[in-house]
Amino acid sequence: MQGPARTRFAPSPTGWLHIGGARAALFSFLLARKTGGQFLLRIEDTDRKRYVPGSEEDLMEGLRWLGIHWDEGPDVGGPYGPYRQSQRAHLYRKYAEELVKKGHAYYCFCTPERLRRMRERQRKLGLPPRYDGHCRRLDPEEARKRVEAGEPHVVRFKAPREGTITGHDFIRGPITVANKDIDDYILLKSDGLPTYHLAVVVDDHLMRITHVLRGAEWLSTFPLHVHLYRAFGWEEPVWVHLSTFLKPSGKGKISKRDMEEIRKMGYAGVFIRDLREAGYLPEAINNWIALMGWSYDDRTEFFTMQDLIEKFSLERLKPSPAAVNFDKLDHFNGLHLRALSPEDLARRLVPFFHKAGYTHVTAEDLLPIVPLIQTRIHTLADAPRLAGFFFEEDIQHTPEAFEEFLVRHKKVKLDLATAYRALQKVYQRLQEVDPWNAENLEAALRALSEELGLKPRKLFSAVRVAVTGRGVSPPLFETLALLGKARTLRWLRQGLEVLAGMLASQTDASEAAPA
RNA sequence: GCCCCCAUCGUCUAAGUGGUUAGGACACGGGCCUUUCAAGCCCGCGGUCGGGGUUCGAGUCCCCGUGGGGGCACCA
Repeated sequence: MQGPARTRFAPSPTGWLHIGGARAALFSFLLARKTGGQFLLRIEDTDRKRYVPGSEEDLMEGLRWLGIHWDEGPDVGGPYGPYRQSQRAHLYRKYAEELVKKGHAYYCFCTPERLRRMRERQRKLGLPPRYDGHCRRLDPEEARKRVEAGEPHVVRFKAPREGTITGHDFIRGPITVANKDIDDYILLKSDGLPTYHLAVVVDDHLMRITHVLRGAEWLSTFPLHVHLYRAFGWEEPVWVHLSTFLKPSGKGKISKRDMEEIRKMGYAGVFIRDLREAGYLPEAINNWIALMGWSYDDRTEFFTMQDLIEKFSLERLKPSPAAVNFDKLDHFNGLHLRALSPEDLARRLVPFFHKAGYTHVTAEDLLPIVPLIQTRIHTLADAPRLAGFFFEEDIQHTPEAFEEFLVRHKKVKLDLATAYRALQKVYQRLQEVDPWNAENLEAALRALSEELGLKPRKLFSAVRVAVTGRGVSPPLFETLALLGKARTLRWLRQGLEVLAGMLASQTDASEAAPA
């Protein structure tokens, strides 16, 4: 369809990797892979004030975990490095000066204080905040001398005052802006480092980027970037501005303040590290974010990374903003969880059991349990809650469990005395089961249910609560089989004791009442 | 205040260049299956923001409203 694309993800190390960045990286990666091109990672760290220690590692770790691998980057190098802008500082001044020489930029000596006052005045007058062109009028020769004399300065873009500029966004088509609405943006700061506008243009050109995929928040300065390409006389990349992510309500972009609210709704959040810790699979996250702002057809929704590489295309990108739907992430997580092989799932579960306190559990230990829980967990983190008791020697039986799941349960409604009698029979019968496996256990208990005239649901519920101490568990017979005969009988005995205690106090109470 | 972008069920979306009863998914409601909980299957609910045009015909093209989003830093 097209030649190899060179794409990049160019985050600034000012925070953790979130779903917005991950999607931009994913789409860039997919395009490169699909076309047989390269995907690269470039760190845009020209603002030392906002640098967040650890964020660069988080960005890389998150991408790697998602399976978004770069061919060139700060860690692996490449033919167009370095890939960290702070290490390319020397380059940008040269290009800024080239623009000054060509008459597309100029030196500005205005102090931050003067600029602040200027903006304040403009705001009071209801004017748009814009550089007033004070230094634009300076004689170039004189300005150069002041710079050479060491006077603090910045380099500003000399935006045309007349006419319009039209940039072409791949998704939206032509975007036209009046030049008078474009500010004389600073390109090179007084510390000698470039602003985003200069750095991104210079680096994308030097690194031979063919397609720029970035967030729609860049749409407003997009015409400036087009101007810069033209001023340099460089060929523009294909511009693709990805739709923004809105918070679940659809009202506004997700900000840090909204994170608390999202967590309160029971969701893990928008940072990749948090989603990972909450037990979401990278497959599910990729699938989920890929479908925000992009679609394949009118029905296909399940995609592996391989599928995405084959099927992704820029043509099917959408310009409209998308509200994130965390329920749908849960859905995709379930889908991908169930698509995993038991071995794979067991392996991925290990760290979650360790974190839950089952520190010696191995993938081999988990393997027989996996089939019992694979359709029952939404996230990896759900598993220890559901199946942790397989690794306990003893458990806690509570009267409340019997009350809630036997006595009060709408579909069970089993009184304690009946349950007690039945469970004593169960105990006897289980002793005879040999070999101890799910089939034999089921046969024995079904036969008993028949003999006792107790509906399977009632008897099995009683067994479930009495053995496991809980009303919800993996399938009963498989669970007992895995627990083993000794543990099953021991726990059942403990359950019977609790039940006996409940019956005793019930009798006391009924005797006390009439007196 | 100024500039730019966007607009199909509550949410994510499909309906290549205007042409059947606007399709799918999540969520929600109901049912089936069933030893609990899930998973799975079936059914249902629900939408083209409003108004003007163009056209035999508009979700699709144009204009105006309205709504939403983004931006207006020596931040990215």
